Formats: sequence, C-alpha cells, structure tokens
Amino acid sequence: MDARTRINAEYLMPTSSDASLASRNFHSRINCQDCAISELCLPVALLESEIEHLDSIIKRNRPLQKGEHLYRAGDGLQCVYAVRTGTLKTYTLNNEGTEQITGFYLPGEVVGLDGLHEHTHPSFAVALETTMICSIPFHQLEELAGIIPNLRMQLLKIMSREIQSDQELFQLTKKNAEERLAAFLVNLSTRYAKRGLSAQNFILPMSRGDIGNYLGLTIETVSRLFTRYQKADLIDTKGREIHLKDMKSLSQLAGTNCHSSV
Amino acid sequence: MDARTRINAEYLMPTSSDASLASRNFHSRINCQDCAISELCLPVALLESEIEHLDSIIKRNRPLQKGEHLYRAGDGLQCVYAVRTGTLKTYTLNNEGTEQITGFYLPGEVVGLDGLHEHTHPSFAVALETTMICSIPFHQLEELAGIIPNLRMQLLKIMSREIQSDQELFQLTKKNAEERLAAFLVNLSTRYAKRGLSAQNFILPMSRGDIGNYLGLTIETVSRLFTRYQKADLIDTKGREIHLKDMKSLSQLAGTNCHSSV
DNA sequence: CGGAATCTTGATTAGGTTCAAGATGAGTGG
DNA sequence: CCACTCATCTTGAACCTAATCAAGATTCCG
Repeated sequence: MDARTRINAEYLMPTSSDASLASRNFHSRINCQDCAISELCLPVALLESEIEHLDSIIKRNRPLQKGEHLYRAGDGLQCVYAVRTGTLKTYTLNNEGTEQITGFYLPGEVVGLDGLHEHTHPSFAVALETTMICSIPFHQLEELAGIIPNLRMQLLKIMSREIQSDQELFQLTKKNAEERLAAFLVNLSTRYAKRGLSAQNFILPMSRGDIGNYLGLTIETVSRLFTRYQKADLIDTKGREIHLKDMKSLSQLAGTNCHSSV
Repeated sequence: MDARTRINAEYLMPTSSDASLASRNFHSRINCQDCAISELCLPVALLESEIEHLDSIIKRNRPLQKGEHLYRAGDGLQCVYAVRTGTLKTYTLNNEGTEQITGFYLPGEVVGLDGLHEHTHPSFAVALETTMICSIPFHQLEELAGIIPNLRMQLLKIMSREIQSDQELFQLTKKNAEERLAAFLVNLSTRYAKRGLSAQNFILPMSRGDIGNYLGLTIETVSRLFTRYQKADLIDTKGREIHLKDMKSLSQLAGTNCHSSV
C-alpha cells in the first residue's frame, strides 16, 4: 500500500496520445526554480545549481483529488512531501477508530516529517481539495543534506519551525473555545498572508466538523462561535468563505504568545 | 531508588577552594563515551571515533539548581542542550504574563530544538531539581552533522521524534481531564522505563500545579483525579511519590493511539 | 429536482472551573 | 526538638462553559 504505487496505478493520462506525460514528472515544466512558493519551502537560501540538484530528486505525480490519501498510517516512509497547491489534512485514529486531525498543510509546507525516525508514517494524509504534491525521497534528501550545507540547515529549520508551531498548538489545551477558534483563524490568516494571499479574505478548505475535530470542540460549538463572532462584528462568513473584519480583536482573543515571532 | 537520590550519589558539590572546576568542563571525567544514557541521546549509532568527535564539542558546566534557568525566551540560541540528570521544564508566557508549560525533559532528551530557525529561544527552560546539562554548540553540531552521516541522521531522528510526540501531545485537546492525566502518567512511566528506571514507581519531579498547567487543567481537578484514581485502585500516591498499580487500565483510559509505536 | 451531507439553532445536562477553607509538608530559626 | 511560616495539596459547594441530544435549515452534487 505504498502511496506512490497507488498514485501511479490510479493515474489517468490527460491525453491518451501523450504518453510521455505519464513518466516521472506529471508536469515537466514544474520545477523548484520557477516555483512561486520556493521561498517557503526547501530551496530557501540555495544557489541556483543547488536548487537544480534538489529539483532533480523531486518527483511530481498527478494531483490528488479531494479525499485521496497521500499516505496512510503504517505505510513505510520513502518520501517527505511538500504541498505545491491545495490543502492536506493529517490525522490519526484513536482507540475507537475515530479520526483525530493533527494538522492542515498549505502550499510550501512539508508533511511526513513525523515518522522519519521509525521509517513509518504515524498518521494519515488526505487531500481536502485538488492538491499538487512534490515528493522528495527522504534518503536522497538526507544524502543531499550532507553535500549542501544550506539545504541541511534549511531542513533543520523546517523541522525546528514545525516543533515550535506544534508547541504553540499545544497551548490550545489552555484556552477556551472562543480563544481556540480565534487562534485558529488568526493562524490560518497569517499563513495565507505569507503565501501572498489575503489575510482578511479566504475560503476555509476544511469543514466545520474538521475545525472542531482539530480544535477539540464539537461541530455545534464551532458553529455557534462563528455566529457569535459574526454578531460581535469580528468576522463575516457565508459557508466556507470568511472575512476577518477585526483582526486586532481576533488576535487579542487568540492570546498570541508574547515571544511568538509568528 | 528515586531519580534524585541517584543524582546525589553521583554528584558532589564543588568546594569553594577548587576554582578550576568552574571552567569549561565541570566534571572532566564525564563524557559521551561513558554516559549511561547515550543510547537515548545524540551518540546513537555513532562509531567510537565519531562519539569522541561529538564529545569534544560538548560543554558541561556546573549543575543547575532547582529553579535556575538554562535559557530564557528571547535569548540568542548558541546551543542545544541534552539533559544528563535531573529534569527541566520549558514554558512560555501568555498575554497576561502567566506561565504556560510546554514540556518536561528527562535525561537523554534534547531541549532547545524549537527556535533553531530564528536563532532565538522561543521559550524558557528551568530546572525542576538539581539538573546536569550537556551544552552542544549548535553551529558546531550542524557542521559535524555534515561530516558524520550517522550524526546527521540521529539529529533528524531526534527532531522527528519531537514532532511526533508534540503531535501526540496535541491530541490531549480532544481528551477529557481523566484521560489527560492518565495519558500524562503513562507517558512519564514509559519514558522512565526507557531510562532503566521503574515504570511503576517513580517520583514526580513536578508539582500538581505544574501538571495542571501542562495539561490545561486546574490544580484542583488534578488533585481530585489523583484521589479518584486512588479510590479506583489505579494508582497509589503519597505526595509526589507515585505507584502505578494498574497500568493496563491507565493506558486504556489514556486512549493511546492505534499507530503509536511509543 | 431530490437526497445526502453539512451547518445552524435550541434545550438540557455534565464535566471542570471558581471560590473558599482546611490539611499536610518542607524549610527555618530559636 | 519544637514552633512557626509558607508553599503545596486536598476537599467541598456553587456556578458556568461546552457537550449532548434533537430538530430544522442550507448547501452540495449527481
């Protein structure tokens, strides 16, 4: 049940006449050199030639459709993955077999870094919408990190950032429902802004249920909070569209950490 | 018997007459080669000569006394630190300036890995008891990781494990008080067992207040849970001494993850 | 258009916090 | 060794937030 073989097996060529597209790279024109989000991703601080080297080990398959899995818990870990476009969610299953969402991943973010140490994915990763992925064979990445100091440093930085943001996430246990959802929205907003998108207006790629699951709240509470925020003129929502009207108050509600530089 | 007496047996306070001990290595005889917990720490899988190389960049100062800080939020990040003996807690301050505990660190565990990416510690680290630390200059470690593939891999593994355990920690948001405390105790137990200590009997290095803060519960709730567990014959406690009588039920309560290999 | 999934809103309940008061324990000095 | 203090811990009662149960409303999609 390897992710890659699944992808290849399910792969449908865009035009039956062009067989070459079925080969290693789905879009041969896509590469790190031209990628809009390389600034957020692994190639940061690399020289042109180093980026080419990195790019040469990266595989790009056809996009994942909504609901398709990138990998599953228990799968062997061959690759780590960078989101190119779209959104992933990662989750585990608890004793009762219910989903426990552990994270949402936006373009430029790297998933699969948990589980390096045991060569096995401890969680599931699934697309919330049509999502394009760069697959980076971990073994080759790790070797390359031995050769390219900047890449080694960037890999450490990405992991360090993940550790920090996971610890910030954990601070949610100390917050009430109102604060949790505010923190979630502010966090998403910040991440969209980094990607050159609007910090005020975006479309939530996940359902209310997903948000609730992630934050440890029920779907009813999330729904009620959205209406409460709306009445307080903090936000404006229609379905998954959201407009953050009062970022300052939301941030304050979120109780952003004093020493958080994010 | 307990961790603290073990430490006292190993450690003798410096006499004020011997100033030389205050220099680079407090105990010149302490090194990675002979360290009991090297198996849990950075030297895993290194050759003898590689361990010597690693050891040569590590600094060991006098022990931290209870309440002494190893670093503070905002401090520049020169080193990452491995706990040799004792216990650290890490915390941040929220808007209101109240402490938010983010983690407890036992011997062999590495702290300071958050904040690599911005060369600044995002949190505080303070000793909960007399604690000996190995300071590892990050720049040198990173360079060494370029030369020694096994060290590079071990560093990645340590960070990967931290990411995974932080994500498991985050699952506490989905648990109620009873489950949270059980998860906490089982987690501590597992970590002590890995260190060759008893999984059933140990002394909690932190106060009820610290536990509550960490888990997002009030001290009263923690206290009530301890008595409830005791009445249910799950544990036996007297102050900070704790005996886990029914590990199976506790683990079940904790709701350990299906795919968790820890 | 119709059925399913998702979302909203209301009423009730329960788990955990808050407020309050004692109890226990560790550390200090006489 | 005891008395005293301060910090930590325990227990009780009242309150409140968020979960649960329940019923509609809305949106999505074939």
